[in-house]
This record gives sequence, structure tokens and C-alpha cells, in this order.
Amino acid sequence: MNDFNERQIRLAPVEKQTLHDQVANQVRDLIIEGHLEPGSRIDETALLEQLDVSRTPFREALRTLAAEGLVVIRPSRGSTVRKLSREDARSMLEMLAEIERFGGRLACERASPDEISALLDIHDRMMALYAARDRLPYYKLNQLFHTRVAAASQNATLIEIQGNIQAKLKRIRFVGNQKVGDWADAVADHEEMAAALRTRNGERLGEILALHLLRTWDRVKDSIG
Amino acid sequence: MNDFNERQIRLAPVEKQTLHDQVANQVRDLIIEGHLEPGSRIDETALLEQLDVSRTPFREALRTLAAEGLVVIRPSRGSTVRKLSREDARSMLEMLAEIERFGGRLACERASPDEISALLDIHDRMMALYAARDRLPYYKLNQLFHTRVAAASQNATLIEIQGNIQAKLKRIRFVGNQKVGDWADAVADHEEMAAALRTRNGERLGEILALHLLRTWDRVKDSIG
DNA sequence: GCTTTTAATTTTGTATACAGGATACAAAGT
DNA sequence: ACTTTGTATCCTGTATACAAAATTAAAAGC
Repeated sequence: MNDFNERQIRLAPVEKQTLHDQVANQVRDLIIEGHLEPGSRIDETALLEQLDVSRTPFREALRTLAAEGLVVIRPSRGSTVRKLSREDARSMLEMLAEIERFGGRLACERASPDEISALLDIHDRMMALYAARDRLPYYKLNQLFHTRVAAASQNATLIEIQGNIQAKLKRIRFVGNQKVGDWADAVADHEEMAAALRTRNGERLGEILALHLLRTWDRVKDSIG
Repeated sequence: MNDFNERQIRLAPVEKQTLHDQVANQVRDLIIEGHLEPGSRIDETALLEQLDVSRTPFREALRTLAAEGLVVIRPSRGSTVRKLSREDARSMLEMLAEIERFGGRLACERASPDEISALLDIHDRMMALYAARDRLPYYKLNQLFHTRVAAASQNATLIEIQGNIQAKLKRIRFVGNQKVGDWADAVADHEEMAAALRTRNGERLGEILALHLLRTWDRVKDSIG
């Protein structure tokens, strides 16, 4: 009688996590959150104990992170947290700017009304946080906003690449947003983005998104390398 | 007296290859060259014997390929060669078009005269191969041309992403270029690219590159699913 | 005859052991 | 004192062994 329901449940299984994946996620977080210094050596034995796994899944995780570009593995010489050179950061921001420009354009063409209002909602919350000068939650929501714009482009490849680059730049961008005046400028940009979203002006949205990121480069370029 | 030379040699060591890397490259080739059918299961034991390695480096290689998006690993259920859905292919080509558009623009701004003439040289060789209707070498050179345009953008991130997507699409694009009329169209595009390169007209070059790829989508979209 | 259970087999994920190479340190030579 | 050579230690890469899960095959029930 509830056979059918049982079956439904079986057919939609909870996606299982291997140890490898868990470790990869944990280490990725450690890197992105800045608990592992860029350029520093990754001490296998230490992390191994801390995470309480054996070497096999740990090393597989490292390979994954290396392919993602967060970790550098030099044969026989251990792995290090990838340190972005000035040139790396420049090329990533330049590329991200172009990707978000395109994403913004597509978003305005393809987003559902719901997606648009969800975006505007995030925007409003960001503005409230700015008014309260509540930096960290603002920063988190900002990341989310950019991610969601990309998501609204309906282009899975774009979404993935945007996420990848954003992850690698996460720390840098945070550093870049420290000065008060810069924050005000960023907020002004975001107001324009919201306006462009409301009118579905893709050209304009893309333009501001790109500019927004290129400005980030100008802000951080001297504190890197 | 040759102390200095000795030291030079030590400072530029030959980059060593781990077994893992070799296996990753081998399997990647197998996939790209089409010797492993997309969607098909990857039989560990079979490949293990064939490549004559143990499971550890092999599985690490699989992780790498999974992160690159060439392989899909479902926990406890083995790995398969990633099969591009129609939607995957669409989003990749759409994205690649935009990336190459940007790459083309940057190339015209930043390429050295040498790079430009190297590109035009490749172009000439392509045209000769077209005249001889020599399909396979033409195809290879075509890949190289697009890669080199990207390289001329001087943006490492762009170069990497372009290469990644190109690798994943390799088989599809080959399928798409089968009809005679299509080939002629593609050649016409390439003549225009060469012209734009000669005059360093980045806007134009980017436009044709993008169009060229979007046309590819039109050609292949019905044969994918 | 078809579905469901149970058992056997294969396959996958993880731990561990071992070997080869790299790093660090100390001793000898300049 | 500084460089070089030799040695000990540590770390990395790979093979293998074992356990858990999934797949397949066979048997039992309806």
C-alpha cells in the first residue's frame, strides 16, 4: 500500500559522500577560509591526524584540489597551497569580469521572474547590512549575489567556471574590500546592478558587473605578488 | 671554470612525471581520441592490466580526470566516461564562443608580431590542406589555431579554460565537420579571421570566432542527446 | 511465470606497508 | 669559514590487503 512511496524513496537516493569528497571539501574550506597560508607547505601527517583519515583518501583529495587549482603538487617534493602570483590574480579577475559580463547579459534574458526577485531580495538585504556596516554578512551575501546572477544565466558551464574562479579569488577579494570608501563604491555599483536587473537591461548589468570586478583588480593589485 | 654552467643545469631540473600523471594523460587521450565510448563504464581491472599500474595511481588519475570533467565518479558505483548531454554541449559551446571572442580581442591587442605571423602561417597551412581536402591534418591544425589565438591573449586563466573546454568538445566538433558544405563555410570563416588578424581588428576577430563556434552548435545540435 | 529473498561474486573504498627519493645534518676537506 | 661529501631521517609514491557495498545469480515464495 505504501509500496509506491517506498519505491519513490529508493529511486531518489541521498547522494552519498565518500571520505575522499569530505576531505576535499574540508581542505578546500581550510584554504578558502585562509586557515592554510598560501604558499605554505601542506604537512600530510599533521592534517592526516587532524582530519583522522588515512593517506589514500587524503591524497586523492589533494589531487582533486590540485586539478581545481587550489593546490600545487610537485612530484616527490610535497604539496603547497597555491599562492596566486600577481599575474594569476590579474588574469583571473580579467577573465571573471568577462564571464560575469556575459552571465549578466544572459541572466537578464533568461531568468524567471522569481529568480529576478530573489536577486533583488538579496540586494536589499545587502543594502541593509551596508547601512548597519555589518561587513562579514555583507561579504557573504555579496558572493551569493554574484553566484546567483551566474546561476540565472542558465549556462551550467558558465556557472561552474564562475564558481571555480570565485573560490580561488575569495581571499583576495576580501582583502580588497577593506577600505571604507571602496565599500561605498561597491555599494553604488550594486545599486546600479539592481536597477539593471529590474529593467532586465542585460547589456548594462553585464557592463557594471565587469567594471565592478576590474575595479577590484585596481584595488588589490598593489598588495599582491 | 664550467662551475657556472653546472649550476645552471641544476637550477633547471627536468620536470619529473609521476606514474599518476602518466596514467592520467594516457586515459585522457583514450577518452579524447574516442577509444573509450562516452557513457561507458570504466573497467578498473581491465585498464589496470592494460596500463600495468596498481590501483592507487590509477584511482588518483581518475580523480584528476573527474575534476577536469572528463569522467564521472558515482560513489560505490564506479566511474564512467562523461557523456555530454545536449544541454552540456550547448552550454559549453556558448561559453567557448564567448571565451574565444574575448581571447580574439585580447590577442589583437597583445600578440607580438611574431605570434601574429605564426598564426597566419598556421592559417596558410590550413588552407593548403583544405585545397588538398586533407581532413585530419586540417582538423588538428584547426585545433592548434584556436589554441594559439587563446595563447596570444596573454591571459593564463583564459588559456587554461579554453583548453579544458576544447578538450571536452573535441569529439563533438569533429563529428560536426563532416559535411562538405560545412567545411567550406568554416574555411570562409577562417579567411576572415586571418584578415582580422592581419589588421589587428580584435572586435572583428572575436566576432567571427564566436560566430564560428555558434555555427558549430547549429550543425551538431541535432546529433546529440 | 513473475516477483521477492537470499546467497555468491565482483567491485569499490580505505588502510597500511614498503621502497625509493629528497631533505637535513654532520663530518671532512679546502 | 665555506664548500663538499656522506649519512641518517623523513616524506612521498606505489603496491597490496582487507572490509563494505553493490551487482549478479540463484532460490524461494506468491
